Amino acid sequence: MTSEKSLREPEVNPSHPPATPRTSHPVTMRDVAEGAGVSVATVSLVVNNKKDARIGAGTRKRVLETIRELGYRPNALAKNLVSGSSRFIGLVADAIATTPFAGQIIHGAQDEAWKHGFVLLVANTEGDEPVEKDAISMMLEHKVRGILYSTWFHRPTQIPAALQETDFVLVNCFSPDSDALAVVPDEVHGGREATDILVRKGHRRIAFINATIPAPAKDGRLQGYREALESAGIAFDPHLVFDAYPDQEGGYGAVEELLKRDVTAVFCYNDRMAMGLYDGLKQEGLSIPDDMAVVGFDNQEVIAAHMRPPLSTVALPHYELGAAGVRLLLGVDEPAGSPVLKLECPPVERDSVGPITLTGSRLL
Amino acid sequence: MTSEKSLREPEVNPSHPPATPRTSHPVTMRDVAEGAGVSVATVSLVVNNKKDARIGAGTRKRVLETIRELGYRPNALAKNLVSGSSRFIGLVADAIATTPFAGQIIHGAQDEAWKHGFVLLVANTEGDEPVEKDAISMMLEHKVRGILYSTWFHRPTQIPAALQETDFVLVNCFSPDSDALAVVPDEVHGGREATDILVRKGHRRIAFINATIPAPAKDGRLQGYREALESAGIAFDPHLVFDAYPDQEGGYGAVEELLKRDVTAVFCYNDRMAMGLYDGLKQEGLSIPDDMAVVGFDNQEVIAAHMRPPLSTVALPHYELGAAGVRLLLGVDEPAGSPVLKLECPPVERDSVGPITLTGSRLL
DNA sequence: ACAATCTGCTTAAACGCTTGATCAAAAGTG
DNA sequence: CACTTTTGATCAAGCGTTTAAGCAGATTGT
Repeated sequence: MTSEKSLREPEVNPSHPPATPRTSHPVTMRDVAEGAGVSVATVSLVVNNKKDARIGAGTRKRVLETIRELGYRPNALAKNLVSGSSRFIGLVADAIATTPFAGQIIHGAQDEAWKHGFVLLVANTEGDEPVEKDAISMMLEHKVRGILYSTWFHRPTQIPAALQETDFVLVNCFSPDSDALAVVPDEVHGGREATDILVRKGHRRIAFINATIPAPAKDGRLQGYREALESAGIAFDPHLVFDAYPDQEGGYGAVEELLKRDVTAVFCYNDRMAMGLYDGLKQEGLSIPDDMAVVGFDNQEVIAAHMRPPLSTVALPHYELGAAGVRLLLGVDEPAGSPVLKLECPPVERDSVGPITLTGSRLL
Repeated sequence: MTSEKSLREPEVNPSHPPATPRTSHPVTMRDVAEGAGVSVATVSLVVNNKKDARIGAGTRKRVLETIRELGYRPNALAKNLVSGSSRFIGLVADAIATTPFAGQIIHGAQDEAWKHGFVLLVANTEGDEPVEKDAISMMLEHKVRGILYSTWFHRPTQIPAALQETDFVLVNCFSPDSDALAVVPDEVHGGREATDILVRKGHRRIAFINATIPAPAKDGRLQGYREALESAGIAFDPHLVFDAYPDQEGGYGAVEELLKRDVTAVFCYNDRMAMGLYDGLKQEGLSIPDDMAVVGFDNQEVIAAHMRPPLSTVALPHYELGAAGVRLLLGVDEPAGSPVLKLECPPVERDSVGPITLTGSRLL
């Protein structure tokens, strides 16, 4: 750019007229080296701040200055080539758009990856097998450090063959017949927390509307519900547990059954169900939480906190799932005991169970 | 580091293909060349299926076979280094987790990028300036083909300086004082569509609950509302337009005002508002759509289709936003006229406006 | 004072791949 | 049969870095 520079160096490469509108000439390390009157090795040492490199203060300053002047950026591609492996972590998701959940996983993974100097390569497969295969291939070709294989709801899964070619961690899913590293929500714990919210409010007849579709969540939350009841000295009554499709319609449809049960509180399999339940209860002229306390599951953003009254629920640790997945992958966290790491589902108490009591002491 | 793997296999003899190709990491082109008894150049030509390369049928087959046997995968890093630019497209998002919307943008961008042989490099900044700067730097260092800079709600934005170093497209946002390429939803069109749904049902007194916060959507949807009324020969009545905070509470709180207006239909700024409005209306003992027809905006997944009754709304074209962004970036779509491409917001009619009439003809 | 050490920097060999330039042999020409 | 062309494959020069090894000159130690 400076007159001196243009005299010393033609700078224009006639063989490659820029086809793209506004792309500038690639400034390489060699350009910096020439500009600063040193070798590329020196520039490299300065750029990477090599600890055991012996660089004179003057030279270092001169190099740094030249870098700034020329607007040099290291070429990560070249860097990776030399080092043999990149700073990429692949994230294969089966549903990015279908649900807000995936976003949270991405977010957590991204933050954690970033923290360790890694970058996320994201592929959305929408459950399509060939797409998934291509996605994994592409990641392997880019020599990713490893792959996070995530599903949008907690479930068992098959491990795609190609995954085995690199390090990987299952996120929000697990492989029943393999000792693959995995990180999933602790459904049992979540079910207990949800139930405990109601127990703490003094409820004794607590219904559980479970999902109709089989899933770890279905079994886990039920078990958590039972454990919580047992801890509270409440006898488990199978008649207080029934199934519905886990969405608003399911929750709405469950109202009739629910009202036959003579209960004072319900724990819904998820927030969407609770949403439908609200509608049903209100239509019956019942008040939440006075006539019926309600607890959901998922802490679904945009919904739970803004229902009327705001819904008590249990949060799925999606962000943490992503972050823990990365930590597991990088070996920052060592899997203790089981290869399947279970993350807690923190309870979120809101008005749907009555005025929040800060005493919070276990009743009875 | 892969301590486990490097310990398990010292691998000192690179000249012979290992018995287990899966466990050994570095299968390079050279290995294939040696295995097939040809030069790396030949392998390269076969792998890339170079059109004008003259390769004997026998050799080609032999190479392909060796590739399969050895489980060779091309090293994209090296490939990119040679070609000078990578097959990456960067996507910088200001909110991945906060909203389901971002997921749709990612999905669209990813699908379209994939279609052209590109891969998405995703960075979530959560609106943090330094993070954003780092993210863009990282992408530039990886020599991305270009960057999609996206925001989770449609708004004007400043263009980060570093963006100018490469090709970029603004997605769901625009720069008022620059001619940067951008793709955004057509809010006016959306407002018109939303209002038209109600007009078509024969409503004449249609309220519009706008947002309190300034945004292109606020102005655009209002204008669309007015245009639709005008087309239908309905006089615009400023008293039928009022503001509320664009969430459930806002919608709920607007009911009182709304009922003073003697209207038969409402167009809500967004679905969340409509959700609150539902609660308020039901509480007043009013029926939707009989006493009041309701239309929302956003077609927010998980909500709109499952409200009671299902909410008529207008969809924000997030998926298309992402896809169009990529097309614009790659020059597949040429910007016609304005550098800001506006995408249509398709109406989604559901029961909240009364039984769906397939006649659909403009009333009067 | 002479070797040993330290300093500051350079050389050069990779890393895995692409590609224009070559080249030997086979196949067409006339 | 002496050529030109075609075919099938190799050579070798990079792409932008990193890094072990090397090498002068200055600074020690004894």
